[in-house]
Amino acid sequence: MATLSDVARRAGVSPATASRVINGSSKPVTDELRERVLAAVAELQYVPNAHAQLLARSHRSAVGVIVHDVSDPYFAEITRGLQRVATDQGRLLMICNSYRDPDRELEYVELLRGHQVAALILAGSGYHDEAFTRQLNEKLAAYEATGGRVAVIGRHEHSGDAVMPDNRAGGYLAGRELCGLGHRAIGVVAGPRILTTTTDRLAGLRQALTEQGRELPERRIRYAEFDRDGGAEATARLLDADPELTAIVALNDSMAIGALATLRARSLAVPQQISVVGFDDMPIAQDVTPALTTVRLPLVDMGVRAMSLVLGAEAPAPRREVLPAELVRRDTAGPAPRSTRAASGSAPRARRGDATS
Amino acid sequence: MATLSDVARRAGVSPATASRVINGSSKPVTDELRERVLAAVAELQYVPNAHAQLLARSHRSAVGVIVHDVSDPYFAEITRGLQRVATDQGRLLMICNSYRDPDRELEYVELLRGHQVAALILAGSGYHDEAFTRQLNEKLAAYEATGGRVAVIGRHEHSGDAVMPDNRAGGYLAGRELCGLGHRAIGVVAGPRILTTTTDRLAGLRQALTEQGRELPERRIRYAEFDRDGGAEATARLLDADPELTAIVALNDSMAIGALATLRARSLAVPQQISVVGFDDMPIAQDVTPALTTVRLPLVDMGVRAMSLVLGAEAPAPRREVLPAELVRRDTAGPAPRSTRAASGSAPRARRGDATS
DNA sequence: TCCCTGCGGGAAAGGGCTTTCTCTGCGGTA
DNA sequence: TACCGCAGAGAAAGCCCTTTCCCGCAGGGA
Repeated sequence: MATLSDVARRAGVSPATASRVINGSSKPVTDELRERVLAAVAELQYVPNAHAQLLARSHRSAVGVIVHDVSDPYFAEITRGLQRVATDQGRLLMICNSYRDPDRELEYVELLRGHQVAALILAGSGYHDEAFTRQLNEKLAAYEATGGRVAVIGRHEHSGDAVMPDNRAGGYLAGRELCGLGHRAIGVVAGPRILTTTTDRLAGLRQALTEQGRELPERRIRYAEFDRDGGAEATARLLDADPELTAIVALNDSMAIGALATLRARSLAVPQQISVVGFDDMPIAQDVTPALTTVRLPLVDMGVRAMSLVLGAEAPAPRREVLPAELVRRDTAGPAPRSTRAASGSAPRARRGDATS
Repeated sequence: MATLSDVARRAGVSPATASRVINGSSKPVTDELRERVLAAVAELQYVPNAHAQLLARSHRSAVGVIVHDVSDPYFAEITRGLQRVATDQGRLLMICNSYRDPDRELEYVELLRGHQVAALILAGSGYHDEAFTRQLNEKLAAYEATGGRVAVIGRHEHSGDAVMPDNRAGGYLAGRELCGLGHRAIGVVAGPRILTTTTDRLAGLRQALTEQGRELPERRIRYAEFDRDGGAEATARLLDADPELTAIVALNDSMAIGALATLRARSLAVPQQISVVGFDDMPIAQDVTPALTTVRLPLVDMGVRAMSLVLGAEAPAPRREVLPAELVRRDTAGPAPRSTRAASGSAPRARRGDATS
């Protein structure tokens, strides 16, 4: 690899001059030398060593982002928002997938700190795990102590600025909608119970049901992975245990899609026999059939807000922005059926016993 | 930020010793000193400056990846494959989204070169654009000349190793299937015509039709963005121009989902009145209703292969692996209807197609 | 004519780390 | 007792760049 001094030598100038030309320094350089340098750069196909540059200018410019998985639509949308602001401000993003592994999160905080990022954004759900939360907080605090900025999206338990989707209100909206439609036997297809996102959404849902004189017993909740297959599987378990269910709330849209798959496999008509409500309003929600009724979160906006906080002026105290959830009525939630399916037995002719993956 | 010499000073040792302890060097250090260093590291919350490290060890370890968009399922799957191998070998991945912007691709090649990546992988479609192709090839060649390894996925026009999905064969499979089902008026919802992926798939499709004595006139092809909305819009244009169509081939699954949306909006029953075939077999393909008949590409495997090539032994000449396409029959392709829709008007809503997976 | 100013350029000091080379002191051999 | 070898620690030379500081020189004012 050609280095700066190679370029300088070839152009017959000092490295200092070469550097100035290449970086468009404010210091003036005569056109003659400038051209010689540029020619040398082209001939040698010179590309500056980014590490050396980053080391030399102590300028911290990149921003680190830790998400569960960028290719999950939920995070893809948030990331889009983050990117938009970062690009506007000429910042590079370093995005890391933790795949919901707390240890990996911790590691990535170190890694990104080591890469001298100017700010750190953690997006996703928090964990009900005190030891971990404390550890993470310590690391974040250490980072902030050295001038780093931190923002979290959807995790309340940390220092730094926070952008929070109103998960609880969203759960409430889903519950109220189903109650309004006359549903009494409502099952929940939930994500891992260790995630605060799961419990927050659940809490809102429970509150809505309670207010309507209904309840949400644990036996009507099934916890599984926060993805399509988890949703399919949890729905199957739910249905097996309680065939009387007239509605299912899935705690995210991926799970809702899995739920729909299971219901289809069991030939249960949605929403005639059973209603489904999702959560997040991922782009695909409008393209499944029937189109998914769900709770929308302003995902892109959450990213925009978080990045703006972290790149904007520093505040004396951590800020906290709560972004509202909104119910999107489509076709998977309808009035509760008159009679239960109890008579008709378990799904006549379920072509396949279970949801496949 | 604490530095290595801070740690060394605090532990009362030289920076050399501190470095050896921290990096687990093979050089022996007495337990006494080792513990002092470790304690200092913990107290100071020391994290090595990654840039300084990368600069000091000339060891190039990270691998650069340029894709169109990681959050697009097509690339998400490929990336999964790349990651798997990279992680196994302890390599860090730097992933960049070009959003199908050739200039950005060029920039990212420079950027990644500047970051001293050990190898570069470009995934996605090539462009029918000679000037750009030449430029990119020059950059890649320059990079290879300095010892960098290069692999491309799904782009034939470049030097370096190549992993190619058999797009042409895939197009052929789709065409043959529809011909076999008796379709004669087949429309194509295509991606941008500047992409080689589009033209390759189209070529295979055309070949299949030609072999069956049918043809594929330009007026039955609509080019649009390679995404859901592009598919929806192209389908609408196609239908407006030629209401006799009994089948549509969408050149990727996202477009196919858009096509299904348009057909649903127009109350055309799939597959009774009109068949649809997609391409790629993205995970969501089995969850739309009716489940999408499509051409499967071994996406994860493509990633695995490419990363293995690039991290494996160097070959005297560029290697080239072609991975086969495979038809996945689900519920959106059926026999061509007897009569045209001209008479029958809007379809009696077929609610659900059938089996998933 | 002399001095000051300002411009264009180079020398050199970091930036934080790794690693080779060197040095010290100890145990063991002749 | 003299010498050798080696283990364990430190000194210092990079790695490649940026940027401050300094210098020489030409032009302008006194």
